[in-house]
Amino acid sequence: MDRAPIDKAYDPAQVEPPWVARWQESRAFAPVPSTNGLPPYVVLLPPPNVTGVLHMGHVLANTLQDVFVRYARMQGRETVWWPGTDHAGIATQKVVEKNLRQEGIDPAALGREAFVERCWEWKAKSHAHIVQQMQRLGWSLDWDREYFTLDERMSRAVVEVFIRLHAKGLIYKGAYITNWCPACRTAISDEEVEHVEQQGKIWTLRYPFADGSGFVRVATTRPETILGDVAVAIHPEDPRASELVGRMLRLPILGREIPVIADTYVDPAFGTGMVKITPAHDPNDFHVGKRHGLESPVVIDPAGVMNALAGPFAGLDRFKARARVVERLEADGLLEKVEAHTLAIGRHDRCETVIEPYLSQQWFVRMKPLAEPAVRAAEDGRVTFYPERWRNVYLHWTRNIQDWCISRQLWWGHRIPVYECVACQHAVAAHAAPPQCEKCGDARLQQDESVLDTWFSSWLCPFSPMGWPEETADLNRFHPTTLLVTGYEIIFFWVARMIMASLEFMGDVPFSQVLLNGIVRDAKGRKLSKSLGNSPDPLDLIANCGADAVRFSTVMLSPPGQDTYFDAKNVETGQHFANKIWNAARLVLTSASTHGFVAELGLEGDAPVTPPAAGAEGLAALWAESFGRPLPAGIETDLRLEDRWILHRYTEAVTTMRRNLDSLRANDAASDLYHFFWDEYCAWYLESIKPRLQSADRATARSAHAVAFVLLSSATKLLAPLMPFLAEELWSRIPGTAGLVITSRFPREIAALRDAASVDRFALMIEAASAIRTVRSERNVPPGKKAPALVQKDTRSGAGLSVEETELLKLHAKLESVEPTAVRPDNAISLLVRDLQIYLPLGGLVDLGAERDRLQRELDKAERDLAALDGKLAKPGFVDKAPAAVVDGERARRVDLADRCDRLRSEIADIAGKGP
RNA sequence: GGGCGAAUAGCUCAGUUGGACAGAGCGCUCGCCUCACACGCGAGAGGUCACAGGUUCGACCCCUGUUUCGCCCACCA
Repeated sequence: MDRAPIDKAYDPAQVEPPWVARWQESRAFAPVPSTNGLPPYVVLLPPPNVTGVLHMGHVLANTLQDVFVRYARMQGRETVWWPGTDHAGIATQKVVEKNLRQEGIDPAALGREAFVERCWEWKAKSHAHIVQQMQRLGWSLDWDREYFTLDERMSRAVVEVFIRLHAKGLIYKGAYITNWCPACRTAISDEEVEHVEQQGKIWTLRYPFADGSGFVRVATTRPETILGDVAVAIHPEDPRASELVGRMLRLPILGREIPVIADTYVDPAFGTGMVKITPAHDPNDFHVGKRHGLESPVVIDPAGVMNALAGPFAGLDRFKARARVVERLEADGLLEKVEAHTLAIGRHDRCETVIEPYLSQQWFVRMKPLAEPAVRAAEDGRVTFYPERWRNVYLHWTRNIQDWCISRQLWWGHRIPVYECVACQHAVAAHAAPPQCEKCGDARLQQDESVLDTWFSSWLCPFSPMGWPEETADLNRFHPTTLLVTGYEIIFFWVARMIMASLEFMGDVPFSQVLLNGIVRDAKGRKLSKSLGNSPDPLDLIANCGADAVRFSTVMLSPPGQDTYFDAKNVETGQHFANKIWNAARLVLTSASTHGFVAELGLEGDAPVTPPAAGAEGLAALWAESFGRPLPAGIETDLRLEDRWILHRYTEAVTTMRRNLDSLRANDAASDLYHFFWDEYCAWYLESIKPRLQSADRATARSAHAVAFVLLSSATKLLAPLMPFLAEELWSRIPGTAGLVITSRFPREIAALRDAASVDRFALMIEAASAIRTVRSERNVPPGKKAPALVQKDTRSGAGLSVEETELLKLHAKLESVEPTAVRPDNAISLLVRDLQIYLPLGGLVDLGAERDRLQRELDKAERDLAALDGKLAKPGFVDKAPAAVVDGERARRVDLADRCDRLRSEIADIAGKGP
């Protein structure tokens, strides 16, 4: 058959892009009901934020998913990998605001409707880019099922969930202290606050008694909140308490009178043992204030600016106000001291603005009742975590869960589906605005202005895209899903909440396995971020090295659950590997077609004949598995040592690769393939058969081509989950294959290919050839020069080298000839490789004195080892207590070692006899 | 203040159940454009497995403690 000549260097830029379209056209990523009884394999893509481009963290997590998904698909399971994108409330809103300001437009002046319109425009643009990236990376997502967390379908589910939880009393509204971001001007949840330790100050202040009889001392890290103080608290068991509690103080600056109260919240040992209470601006003080029925004056406005209640400081930014308050206190003689103090400042994780604890009306979800079933699901193993330690992190959080603040003062998001009557304030949660108030009949109803936390839509992802609350076919078939792969940083935000939501609304867990991958950091260990400029655009990397290289490298270099240090240089690993595979294929394919073996092996014609013949063993079974046609007769009897060896190594590689993929260790699976293909198939096998490929002996050439060919095809299938583009390209070029490799069957272990004896003999050839190469290199024998070698029959077993072995040794060690010998020749270097005594008569290159010294050093070492081993074997504890297999192994080793010593001694004696 | 993780070659990391000699990639040194591949081939140097104890016939691996780094959680003003 005519095929385009194969380029010498693999060029992913040429090869990869067309496959994206071809896979789409053939609908290769759509689920196909399985015929083998295996359950569906469903993975939910963690929907990337629609705010920007994908970064290396996505590349890692999502490529891992793609590997498992493709592996499942290749096992004939009905497989769906469900794509979607997230509207990312705050993040998107901020980007759009920024863009508007750059255009000179004030977002606030634009108005809600127009602003949201701009968000949708941005979303459309960004979404297109992200989808392009995902497709370019070869991710096998089922695009027909794509959703967006703000689309109609999701919205129905969100509102339904809100209504149901509200009806159950699990959603409530109230005036509480929340984490407020003055820059974003919205409440956020506890999880969105990052605590960063930093050096600050602590001020000790004097609060005079109202009657002028002295003062008490309080310590604070936030002097500006003094303006909102309503009391000073002391621990009830503090000795000073009986005297102080109930007395009135005069609040500095403002002059209001405030009481001293007793509360166990105060730690008598810290600071002055007395705490100023500012209920509206401190979460603890808020609770103290509630307990004591105190007022909660708000003195800071939503933008972080002091308001009218702050008296002389009104209009000042909170930090400026702090400095001015301190100045004023000092002037009034009320500042006792200032000390350095380390404190954990809460910052908004999106913008790093210091969080202001702030009293406002917000909506909350009561989490305890939802969390309890979620705790049990992890405890009893219905959900398992990999690596396991993340289970503890999950459990700790779910067991100590706090209510979830779900309302956000933003425009971009799901509007809270609550309608309040303007006349009587009666509020209802509903899918749409009711025509009139159900209580007073007034027609003026107003929808709550806030939107819901983005996670309030994404926690439904395991079922809302499937059509819930309707009972759709997808929902029945694909929920619960199989595996979730995501970063450990969103265990609380997302993983835990999905488990809660699925248990509450579906009555089942959302997935049974959670694989947590680490964070991708740069070479210096910093998180990748746009602001640091250390986040390479995956598309740039792909342009340079190819998507497969990026995929393979990130997977191979990322152990599960551990952070990865990413360096663009790492991508070379995959790039070089791809090139290696390409060239190995070039060798095999070119040779086969040049020498006419494509036809001779029955690989012409595109249609495979039949399913593999039942009962076929070894190579025949492998052949049938790959090509769906019978192995030509006679080949199996023509197999040589290297064939039997590589077939054994191959089936071992399949076994370990499958085991690693089954246990979600994609990095190890990638490594397995890398080493099998590079170090064994290329370095030893292909090198071994090169003479046979062009041999005039048709039979030996045919068997070499057959084995090289079938392993190339099988390795291509092993490669398919990791490097789908290259695999597909090769598959299309390998005669005898049919269809797409990505929908072919992943190879299975073939026990009949195991051949321990051949493995042992071939390993000996590797050792011998390596030893000879080392000597050649040490003695500077020119690489091209062929030298003779003499091999003494093994004195113990009496075995010499077979013809096959002799050929292999000649080839790999660049030997002119390998002849048996009984005696030590003159001027030869001797090598003792296991039982083989090899002499290299290198003539003038041999310095007998040096040779004797070298052998003596080897002997010394062998004797040392022997003595150590004897010591070990002589210990009664070892022989008695160690497993028999270990003891036997050590005894066998002792025999070998003793034999080696004998041989070395006799070599040294020989040289001494012949020496100068 | 609690919890978790890491510490192995110059760098980044493997080492799954304790069983001889400690593994990879990159980097480095030497030699090679050998007719698949210089994105390559062959060879080599390089490690007190953080430290100190312990358990064991035997420890990179298990236990205890210490040190250093990182992360998470937590209402000490």
